Amino acid sequence: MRYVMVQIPKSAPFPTPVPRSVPTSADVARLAGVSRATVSYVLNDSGAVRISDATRRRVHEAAEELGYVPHAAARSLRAGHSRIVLMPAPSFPAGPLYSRFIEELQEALGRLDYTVVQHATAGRHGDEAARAWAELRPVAVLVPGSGIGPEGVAVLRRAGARAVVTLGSGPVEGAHALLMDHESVGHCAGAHLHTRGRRRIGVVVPEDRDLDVFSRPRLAGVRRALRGTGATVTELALGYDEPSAARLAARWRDLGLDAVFAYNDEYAMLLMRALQDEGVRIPEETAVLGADDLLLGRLLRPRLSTVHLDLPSGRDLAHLVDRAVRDPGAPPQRHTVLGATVVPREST
Amino acid sequence: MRYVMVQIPKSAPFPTPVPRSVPTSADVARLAGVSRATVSYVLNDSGAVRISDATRRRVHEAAEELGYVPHAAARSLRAGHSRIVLMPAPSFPAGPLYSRFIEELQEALGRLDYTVVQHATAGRHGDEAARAWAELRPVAVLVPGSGIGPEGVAVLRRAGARAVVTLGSGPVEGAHALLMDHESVGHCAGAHLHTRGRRRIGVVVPEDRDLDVFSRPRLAGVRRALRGTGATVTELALGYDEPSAARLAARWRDLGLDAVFAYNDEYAMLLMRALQDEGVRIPEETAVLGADDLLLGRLLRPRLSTVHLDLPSGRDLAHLVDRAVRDPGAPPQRHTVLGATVVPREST
DNA sequence: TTGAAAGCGCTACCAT
DNA sequence: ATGGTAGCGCTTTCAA
Repeated sequence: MRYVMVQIPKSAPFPTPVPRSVPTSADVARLAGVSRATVSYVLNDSGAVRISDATRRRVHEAAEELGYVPHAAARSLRAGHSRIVLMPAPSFPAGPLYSRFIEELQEALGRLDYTVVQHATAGRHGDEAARAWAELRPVAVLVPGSGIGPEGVAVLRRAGARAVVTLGSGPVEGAHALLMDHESVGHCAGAHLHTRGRRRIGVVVPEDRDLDVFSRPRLAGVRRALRGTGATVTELALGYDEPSAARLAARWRDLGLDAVFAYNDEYAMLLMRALQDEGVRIPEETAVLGADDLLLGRLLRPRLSTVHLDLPSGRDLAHLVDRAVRDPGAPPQRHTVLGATVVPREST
Repeated sequence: MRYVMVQIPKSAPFPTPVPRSVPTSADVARLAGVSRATVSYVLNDSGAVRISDATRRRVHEAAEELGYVPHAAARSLRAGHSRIVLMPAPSFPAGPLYSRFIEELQEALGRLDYTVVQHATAGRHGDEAARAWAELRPVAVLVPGSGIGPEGVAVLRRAGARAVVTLGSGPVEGAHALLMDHESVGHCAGAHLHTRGRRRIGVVVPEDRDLDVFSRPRLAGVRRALRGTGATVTELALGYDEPSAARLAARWRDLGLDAVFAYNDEYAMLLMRALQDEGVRIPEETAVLGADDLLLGRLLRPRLSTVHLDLPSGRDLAHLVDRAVRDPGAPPQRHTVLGATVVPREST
């Protein structure tokens, strides 16, 4: 980290002197010459009570003058529930596709007036982490990957969470599940390569173990697609860097493969380039197939064939959460998402 | 969104019947046969008071049995302060570089025992948004881009925020600033292209106006680098899609440029491919320079030259925030980060 | 060593 | 139409 420090001129150490204490509704009441109850009624526009316009104005002015801002914690303590949706940080490095999905989801939840809290699950894991999450008394919890067990779900529900949704991992008792069907991605890929006449198929599995949640099911899916066809499936470890790709490419001819499903477009691009540098002709000698349908995949030559994933939109999931929150009695549901379709371009 | 619903068997609508109410410290006290005060002492391991081991054990057992989890809101209400670090969602589409930075930052803050709250700033903007943020009484606020003015900073400080840090935009009175010096990125790019003997230089400015915060300073930097050299600078609007790139490439020969700084690697890759499809030889006819030093830039042929950005690590910033929180009296500081260095490869 | 009680800021009853 | 007040769950004096 390189930086240059510049001292602010002494003349203005602070633009506004930091007030000793934060104004409360009592301060507003005092200034407006009314009771705290009245302040609350006015500021919350409570339909149940009628307040004269004169008083309303006085209260609003007082609030304005003091720069009053209600205290969310106090409010939700009193109310007995929060609008917090908790999302533990994913335990795997999020790709561009997943990042965008999360961003969309957050925005949509915000629009529904939820407060999204990203909780970094530093160190803790599993049901121990669930206890930390429960302290926030979230109204809903969205857990990516395999970050929670039945115990954890129970803890959260006991702490008042009206919906627990697991994202991507296998179903957990008591929780709603949004299953990402990565197995079918692999199946799709395997079937496509087989259709193209390929019989000796490599499958890239990232060395990053945190990606196992995705890569293992994809590999399994390829295996299933090819079972009984006489085609072979070879697992290929690959790190996300050029030397690793170069090493793999160097022994490519020995591997004798005629196709490879490269986990996703990024790994596919990396490997394809390494193979080309090694003189391997694509797709003639080896077909290369990615996944995620990134824009950049179209920029290589040959254009990268890919498996397009039909992720739910963030808005969809947000509404799903909202519905679950509104009807917490409903039995946990499992939604299997991820329509996978091959986008054949030039590399297969 | 395509999904298949599967009903959970009726026999187990819920693994554990949802208890009517969340256990409080009073429940624990009752079960352990002690007072609430004692429970608090035991569970917080308060050094100030000595509690007999027998009592300690009874309290712990009771807490365990009830599945007691303290209520964060109540605690921080009583304490008068929170450990919340608020981060409004960025108002611009975050690239891979920025996303990773944010993730790192969140993890580091979590490790320092802060709770990171991502607040989706749906609709609201500027000082109006600041009021919404202040409701959470965050101990620190990290605002990416130009999302806040002096008024907003004052509101947050009044609400008890001990540190307000702006990320990337110009300095705001009263707030610490982590200035991302995008102007120098442009300067660096301009200087490099000039050194390479280029004199008619195009600069890509993404059509996405949300990226103006970054793209405008970069453009200005190029202009500054080339001022007085007789070289020309041409602004080029470009959308992040292939048709847009193709349109720009189609009129390339008319533009008569011999170099282009393409905002970042992604736009550079997009444009470079379109130019090549148009028959423009790179770098002979036109040099192409990106920024961000993404791995994928190395996969094109020619390899993409780029401006490498020396971002601070998330850990660094987290510690900076922590220090500011611990010493809230200190005058706001401005840190200018982003060491920019050209990584010349084959495209320039 | 433990308990009683006050109070953080807010809202919703029940009076007036 | 407005005010008094109880109490959400927690910590922390002060007293015993």
